[in-house]
Amino acid sequence: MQLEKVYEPQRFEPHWAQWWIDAGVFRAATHSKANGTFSLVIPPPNVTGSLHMGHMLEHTEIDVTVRWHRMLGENTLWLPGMDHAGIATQMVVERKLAAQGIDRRAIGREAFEAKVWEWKAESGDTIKCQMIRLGTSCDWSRERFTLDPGLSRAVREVFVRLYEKGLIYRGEYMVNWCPGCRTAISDLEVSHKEAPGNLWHLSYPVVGTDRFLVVATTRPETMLGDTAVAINAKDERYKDLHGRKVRLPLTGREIPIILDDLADPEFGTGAVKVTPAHDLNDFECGKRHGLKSIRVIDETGKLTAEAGVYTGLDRFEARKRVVEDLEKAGVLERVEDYTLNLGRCDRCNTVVEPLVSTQWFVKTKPLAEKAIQAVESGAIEIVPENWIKTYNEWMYNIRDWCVSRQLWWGHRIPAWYCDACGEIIVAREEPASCPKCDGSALRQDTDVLDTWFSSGLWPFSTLGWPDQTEDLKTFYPTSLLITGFDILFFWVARMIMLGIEFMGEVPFKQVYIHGLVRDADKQKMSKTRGNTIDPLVVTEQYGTDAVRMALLTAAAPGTDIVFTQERMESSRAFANKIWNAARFLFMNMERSGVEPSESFVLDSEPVTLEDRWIFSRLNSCAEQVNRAIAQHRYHEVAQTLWHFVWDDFCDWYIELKKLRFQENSGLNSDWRNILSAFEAMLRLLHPAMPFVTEELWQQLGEKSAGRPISIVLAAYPQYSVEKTDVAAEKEMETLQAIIGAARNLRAEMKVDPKLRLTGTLYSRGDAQKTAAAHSLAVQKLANLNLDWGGETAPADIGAMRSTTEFDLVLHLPAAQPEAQRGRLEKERDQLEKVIANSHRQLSDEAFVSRAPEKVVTSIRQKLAEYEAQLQKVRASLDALS
RNA sequence: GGGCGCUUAGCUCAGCUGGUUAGAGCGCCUGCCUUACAAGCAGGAGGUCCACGGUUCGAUCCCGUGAGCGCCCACCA
Repeated sequence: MQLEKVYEPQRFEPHWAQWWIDAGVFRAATHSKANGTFSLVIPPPNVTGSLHMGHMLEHTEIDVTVRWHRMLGENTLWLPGMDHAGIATQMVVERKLAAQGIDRRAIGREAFEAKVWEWKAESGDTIKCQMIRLGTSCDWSRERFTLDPGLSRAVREVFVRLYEKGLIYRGEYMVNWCPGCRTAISDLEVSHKEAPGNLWHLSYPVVGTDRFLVVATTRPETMLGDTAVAINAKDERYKDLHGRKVRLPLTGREIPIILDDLADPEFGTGAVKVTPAHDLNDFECGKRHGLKSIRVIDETGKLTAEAGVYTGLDRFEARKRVVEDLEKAGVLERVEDYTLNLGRCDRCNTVVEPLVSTQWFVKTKPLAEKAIQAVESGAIEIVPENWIKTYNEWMYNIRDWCVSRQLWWGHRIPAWYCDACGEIIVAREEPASCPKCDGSALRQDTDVLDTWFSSGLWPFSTLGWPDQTEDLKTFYPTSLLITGFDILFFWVARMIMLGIEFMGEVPFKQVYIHGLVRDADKQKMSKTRGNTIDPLVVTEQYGTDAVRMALLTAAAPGTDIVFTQERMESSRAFANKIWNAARFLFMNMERSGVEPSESFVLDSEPVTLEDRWIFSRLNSCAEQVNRAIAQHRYHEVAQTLWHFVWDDFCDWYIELKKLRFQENSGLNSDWRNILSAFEAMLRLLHPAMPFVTEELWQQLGEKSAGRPISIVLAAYPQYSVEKTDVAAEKEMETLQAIIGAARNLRAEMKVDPKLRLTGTLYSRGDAQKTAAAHSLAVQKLANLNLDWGGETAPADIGAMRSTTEFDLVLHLPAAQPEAQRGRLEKERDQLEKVIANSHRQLSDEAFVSRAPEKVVTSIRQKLAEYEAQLQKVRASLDALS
């Protein structure tokens, strides 16, 4: 049993990922809550998971919020994203098609799918989609390019039920239309950004007078579709224009002047043009006044036949032309610079066009009320809780959700239209004939649903709903959802609304919201910026465990995660450290003929100080880690583990054990304890670093009776009071302090590390006893032989370091007064500072009388210690001069 | 226009309910190729905790104001 000298995670990570899946540990783990271990955590192959890395996935765009921590709750289930894989696939396919010069929009749904399959057959290519292996919906190996049938069924079921309850309706409404994608998109998919623009002031002649009414607009081309001009009824300036009409320039149409609050007397000229077909406010105003709606821009962003001479022009070209013509006509009063908030499509960055069209909507108000209640009542706990405010803000101001999309890929809307009588049929299965007129010419709606509609069903659709399956009973509601704040509304809010609606119960009890992973310059990762990180590349480079650990250490709640190379490098060093600790153990086992399967005992009896100490430390490490996990303080988990592994286990415990091996190549008791501590450490580390811990854990011992087949299934270390060994920790602290003092002095005095020194230890407590008991440790770790003095060292003795417990004096081959003086003066200054500070506090009447006694006495105690130390330092300084 | 957050060592950040000589990683300096690990070991330097005011016996922490930075939401022409 030997490990390669070079740590190469790539050699065992894929193996373990595959093994876990093949062995079905995935399912087993899900159901093993009975023994109190965990519910589910398998890091998907090659995905670093652990935190929200959706932004980093160039290949797949799958949300891989993978749960790495497993012992969180009794009912924790976490599977990766579902039909996002489908959308991602579509995008990848589109990209590849585009490279072949094929525009999917030009060819229609059926032709598109056919093309995809033809292309796939030709290229023999596979789409990289890590989630496939875990049984999600998008699977290229299936015979058709289809969505998961179970999910499709759930989607249809939900749609039909909402429709029957009147919570889904089909209507004409103003939607955000993306002329680039040629589909409607939801409000959330529009991102607003400020952009420089103009405000054009146009003067419309008032019919039957010689007056003009000046309106201001940021989009002059829409004036072609104006059907009114609004003024405020209270606006004194326009009192005399009530009931009149204006003649619309360029078209010559006469349109009414209406009274509406849309017109704000404070803004601009107080008069506003009304274009019901191309602006939401105008649309609503139009409805109030029964105005006609004239569409002058079509789905492709070109001007319609209604636009007269401008027909067929692109909307931006049309704007130029309209402005020119308005100027020629002398109605362009003036132009001013104006910053406008331009909405663009999240996906393709095209300027969104508000367009009236017929779409399917979900009435969200009734759903939102229950969702608000769920958080308010504490049925769902959001962590950190400041997100509740954001959540409520959105829920209270929620608007109906446009769920139909004019895309090719997705769940098709289960609605059919009868050609004969126009009836709309919403049904679970394709109807044979129209229930109203019995006609058989039925067409299914070609629109598909918003991807978040099906994603919103995730907590129950994945569990077999609408069937009452065992899984559904066991895992609904789940205990925890971990996600990034960027999809709080998109996904979390909708899961809550739909979950409550269809299950009558919240979908999860806790939502932990973490920050976004940002690049080294703190920029949000996005494809348009080109600063995304491909997890497949970085995990290949540093190892999955290292990347996970790097993310964890950076994941303080409420803050974003900066993803830097340095952090990954140091995490890789950490993984390497663990690897080498194991290597050391295995080499020595070989040397001393220890068989792992024999010596591997779980609850061994500690014999030596270092064993008692490491077990005690391990115990408090388990306590801290478990607590930090419960509080979602993941960076603290990482930090605690790091400190334990590196400082306690490697730098002290192993160093001390080396001495045992030098003495006697290790007694059985040594081996039992080392291996026990190491094994427990691996289990503690496993959620953070699953691969390296599994690899080492497997190598550590043969499958013996009662031992699980995988570390994933082994119990997570827990704290217990009786495992705390205060005496051992105290003694070890003293030993560390003595060695530390000696090392410090040696370095300070520039003593050759190879030179064995002698020293004298003066002790006021157990320091001499401790040093005597562990003289070999002092000798080897500090290269020092000690003899014993009294309680306090005389002042005039050379190099000395003191604590409250002891004075350590080193006998140097040559006096080095200068080095000593510098050191002592510095120490003196420091002490004088803190002493002055303490004095100031203690002489303050108010402080002494009002501060808690505990605080006052502790300061008194410290002051005494400082003063004692200062005295020694001063005496030594005097002795020097 | 509303809302949220940040400002601590050269860099990236911790610091959970106010009291420690304010911490970590990286970087830097000094010395070590000590057969687990140079992706390492030992030691060290480095901070007016953004500014000003307030509350308090006591403020990096709580409150207010200001400065700088970032994010989210919003249909004002």
